[in-house]
Amino acid sequence: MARVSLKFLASELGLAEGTVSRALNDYPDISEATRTRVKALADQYDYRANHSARRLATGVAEAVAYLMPPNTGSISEPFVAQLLTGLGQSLATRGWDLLVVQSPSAEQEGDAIRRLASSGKVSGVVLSRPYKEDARIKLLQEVGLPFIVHGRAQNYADYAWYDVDSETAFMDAVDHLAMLGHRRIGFIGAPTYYNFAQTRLDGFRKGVMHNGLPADEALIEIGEIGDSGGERAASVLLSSAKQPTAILCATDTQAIGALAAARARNLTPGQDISIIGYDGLDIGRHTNPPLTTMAQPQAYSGRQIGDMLLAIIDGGSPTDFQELRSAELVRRLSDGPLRPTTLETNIFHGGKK
Amino acid sequence: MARVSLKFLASELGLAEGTVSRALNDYPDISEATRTRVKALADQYDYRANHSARRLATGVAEAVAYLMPPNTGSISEPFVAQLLTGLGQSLATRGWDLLVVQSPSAEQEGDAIRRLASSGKVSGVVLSRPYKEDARIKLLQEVGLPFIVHGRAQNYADYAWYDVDSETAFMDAVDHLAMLGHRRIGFIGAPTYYNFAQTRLDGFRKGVMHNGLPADEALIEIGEIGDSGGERAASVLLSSAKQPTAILCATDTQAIGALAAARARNLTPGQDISIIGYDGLDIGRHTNPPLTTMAQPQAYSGRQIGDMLLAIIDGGSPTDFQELRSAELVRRLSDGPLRPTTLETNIFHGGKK
DNA sequence: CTTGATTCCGAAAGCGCTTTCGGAATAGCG
DNA sequence: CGCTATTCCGAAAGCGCTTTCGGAATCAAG
Repeated sequence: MARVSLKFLASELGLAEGTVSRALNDYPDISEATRTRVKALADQYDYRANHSARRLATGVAEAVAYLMPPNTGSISEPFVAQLLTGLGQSLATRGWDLLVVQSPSAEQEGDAIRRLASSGKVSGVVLSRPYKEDARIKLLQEVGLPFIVHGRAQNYADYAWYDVDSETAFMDAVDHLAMLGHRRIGFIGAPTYYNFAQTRLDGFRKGVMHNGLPADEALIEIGEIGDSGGERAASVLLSSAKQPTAILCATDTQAIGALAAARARNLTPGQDISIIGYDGLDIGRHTNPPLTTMAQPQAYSGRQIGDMLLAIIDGGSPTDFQELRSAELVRRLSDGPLRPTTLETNIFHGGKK
Repeated sequence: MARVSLKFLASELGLAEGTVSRALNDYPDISEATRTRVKALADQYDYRANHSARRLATGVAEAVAYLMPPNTGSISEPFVAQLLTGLGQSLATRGWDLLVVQSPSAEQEGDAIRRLASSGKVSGVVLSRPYKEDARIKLLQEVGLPFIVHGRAQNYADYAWYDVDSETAFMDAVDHLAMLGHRRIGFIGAPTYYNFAQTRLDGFRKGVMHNGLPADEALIEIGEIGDSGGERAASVLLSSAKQPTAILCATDTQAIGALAAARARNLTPGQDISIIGYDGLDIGRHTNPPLTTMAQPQAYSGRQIGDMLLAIIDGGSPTDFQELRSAELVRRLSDGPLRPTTLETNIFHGGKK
């Protein structure tokens, strides 16, 4: 692992360091002849500029940080790997690095951001899963570090973001269920300090109103993200007297928990009760029954977010980079038309036997 | 975002740059008085040493890379986020950075490693999910970059690794099934260029032999990692004339696919057929039925791997850092005793009606 | 053959930090 | 009070690269 330096190449070639550097970086004041000569030797020695030196000299970090959502340890985030892969691909087009940074706790995220900014380690940041009121966004704006948000906060006018329109998706899902005859539609949400959770709840409510359905707060239950949270929330909804005939879940993992809760009550999802998730997780194909879900274009996002961030770092105006994608309903087998008998049974006996 | 420099602090304090630097880094030749004075001002200005400059001067990268397994984009890797979180925690104890690097294809991983080594970007690497014969390991040894492998290759004598003893786990699982009366035990494996796949298959075979069960290659089916691969493999096993009464799967996601395949054939897992997975995924609690699985101590691994790598970077001998954890069987409801009737039915009709 | 414009490269400064070295100031000792 | 041993800090070199600037060599034109 002989770490080759510019100086070495220069002496080997009988050139000055500066000349070699400019040759390697395609400066126009270097003759074609020496340029190729230099590059050949660099290749041969597998030369790679020391990044720290280069960064120090140029002042550009050539790296971007992904702020890992706090408290990720316990939950296995299905999307993180995919997002990182996409980001990495985007950055690779320039040879930039991808840093993963996290803070020990949500409270200390501000410090982590401040540290990032003042150390000059990165030229940009991607922030995931914002809160409704997100201090991190304000902070990033203050310190002047280019950034893009994966998702949106409540106020999303003056920064760059990439999001999926889950509000519309949930409205559509309510439409869909209403069309199937459902009138008592339940909603399992996530903690509403997450803005995505609020958005989906809003979409649900609008859908309910739009379809002229009874807006009953008892049909709304908030649970933790994840299958256990979904199961608990579904249990609450299903054991209430005014049991819903369909349930919309804020995430697929919650929906999987809800499926389990339904089966535990001898309700067959797709027949006795409709359950729809959101995310489009592959694993939903093999749940029992296969999960109807609103699928978002995941594969695409990381790459796109990276490209957008790079454009901003290059001087683009953040507000020019706000992209809203839409989700689409993927019907599998966990939803179905309202069955009158089910409804009646539910009403009179609080659940199917 | 006034980026404060050493020079600025020095002039502000009426000291030399070098003195300020040594004060900040707790050199013993600085009086307590000026040390506190310096640190106070540094605090006040939220001073953070420019990382590139520091790295250049010291020659240590203060960063570690995680080599993202190739082809991760399509699959949602449930473990990556958790591993990264643990790694990050470990690195945070020193203020080091975590880089995520990937190569466009498996073939180009060598280049990626070489680039890492010659650019001096990182002082160490963690490699995941090794192949049986893993050229990356040899390469890392050649270039002299400290590293640790999450998992083991076939030959695992001369480098550092952290692994879970899945061979024993699968032997135990066969024992368990044999004790329940099963004799025709199937195995759904992953592609055996992954060493973990080979290991689990080996464990299965040893278990079969150890229990004096018929070693029938037709009971072994290799599928892709993931639920769809598991479903396909299970379909093959279940439609063969010599249908197994129990199936061991190399991963939980495969097992989830296998559960679906069984249900599709009107076999009730846990009763008509036993299905056991490996990984201990949370979501297995809410499959139908809840999945019996061999759980590995996930939460612990990232942190531990990071600590081990740091110790090696500090000069520890890689072979002193080889840690084998064990998995434990978590019984849920997808396994059960052999039911003679089922067996007969299977034999005569190739499946329960 | 002289002159002015080009082409190409060397020299040197500087990015912000660390670290060695030497020396001034102070302390300890006889 | 003089001398050596300590304590503490300043000065300067250097990490490996980029980039500006100026000058030597080459060219074309007069």
